[in-house]
Amino acid sequence: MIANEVSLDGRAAGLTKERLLVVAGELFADRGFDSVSLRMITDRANVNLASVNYHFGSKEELIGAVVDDIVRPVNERRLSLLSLIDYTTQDPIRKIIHAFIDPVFDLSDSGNDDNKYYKLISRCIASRDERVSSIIIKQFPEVLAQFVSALTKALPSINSNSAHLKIMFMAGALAHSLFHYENLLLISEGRFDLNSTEVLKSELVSFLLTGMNAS
Amino acid sequence: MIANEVSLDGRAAGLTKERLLVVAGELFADRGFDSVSLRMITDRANVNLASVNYHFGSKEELIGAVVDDIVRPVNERRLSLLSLIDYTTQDPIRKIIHAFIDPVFDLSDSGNDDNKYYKLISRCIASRDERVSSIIIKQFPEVLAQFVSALTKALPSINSNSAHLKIMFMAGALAHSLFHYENLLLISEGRFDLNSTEVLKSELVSFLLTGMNAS
DNA sequence: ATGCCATTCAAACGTTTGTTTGATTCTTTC
DNA sequence: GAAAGAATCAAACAAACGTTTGAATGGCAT
Repeated sequence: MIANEVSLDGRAAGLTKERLLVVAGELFADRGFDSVSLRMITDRANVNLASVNYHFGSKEELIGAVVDDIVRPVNERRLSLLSLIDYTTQDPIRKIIHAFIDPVFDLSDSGNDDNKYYKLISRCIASRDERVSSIIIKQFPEVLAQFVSALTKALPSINSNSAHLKIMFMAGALAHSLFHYENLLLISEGRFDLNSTEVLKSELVSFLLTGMNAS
Repeated sequence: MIANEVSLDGRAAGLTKERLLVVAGELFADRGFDSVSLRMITDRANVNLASVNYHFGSKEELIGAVVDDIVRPVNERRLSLLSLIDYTTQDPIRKIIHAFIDPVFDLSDSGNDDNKYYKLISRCIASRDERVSSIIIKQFPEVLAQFVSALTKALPSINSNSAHLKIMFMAGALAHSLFHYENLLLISEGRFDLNSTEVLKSELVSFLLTGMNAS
């Protein structure tokens, strides 16, 4: 049986695996998946190198676990929020947009503006890496289909091509702005007063809201 | 003096360097910068492994050359188009949008829909890789500033934060939709009749056009 | 023809990579 | 407390990587 209690040095069994997931997520968020070696991860996590292969089997499966851990809850929450929408009430498009982006913005790193989850999820969304997209591709078609369907309910005159593309535009604007949010702050050198992502979010919503209604 | 004529085996001096740039661009577009080894490049280009370091100095400088070769002309064309805009005429915002996206769509791979330039430029736009962003970061602040300025001229009531963010949203929507255009076609399994990127482009323009006017 | 220089080439270099091994330590169970 | 299983550990593995080397090749000027 797997040990679940705290051991002598204060480390609980199962904690190593958890710690690997956390540290790997931090490093992957900052440097990408290829540039981070297992030794960087295990050193920072203070665990043995071999523990990666022991707990996950391979680096690829570790990447998969990290990606799945962040992508799956987001997509589940998206579909959950989407299912709650009442299309007879006002402004269903706004609710669709919030259903798509809120689960991402809600990935809070305890109020830290240097949010590793933002970087990681936007890296996942925008990734074309086979190891990442193989996971995304399992979930996203369903998400895409549901949002296209929702958009069609809210805008009966929209055609399928247009709906698909608009969801992609939304995903792109979301991922890109989150991903380069830090750079934007750096480039502006203070001229830019975005103290929190709240400003980003509200600007994004109003941008998308009008965009979705485009003919 | 550097040989410029055709040698016995039909290879001109300077052709090796050019061939490396072309082949590296193809592979980088498909697999990213890390996953592509110098041996993959030199094998496919039918040149010697050492020629990369001979002609470029290092892999990093090869990446830099490939990225610069595609990013620089795009940004120069953007600024060129932007400078031609007459803000007293109708629909300057549409012209701003075209100035931003047309140089990307115009990166033609001889009508091939599997356009390596699309993949490569969108990979560059969305990249957070140090080796890529170090090049992007040299050019993009100027481009961003010019487009923010243009947007302010066209929409005097817009504030700086909003303008900056809207340019980022545009860049994200452009890069993401181009990058995942193939996937979109695959996912739809024929239900989707986007025979060319023309449909994508026109949908993107109308989406951005209304988004830019968002309050 | 000869010397010069740019280029190409096969081979090897040292590092780093992900992975595996076999022993050891700790925890749980009887 | 002893056996069993789970987890950790240092060490080594083979493979792949970017890079360097020194000789060979080819074209060009004198």
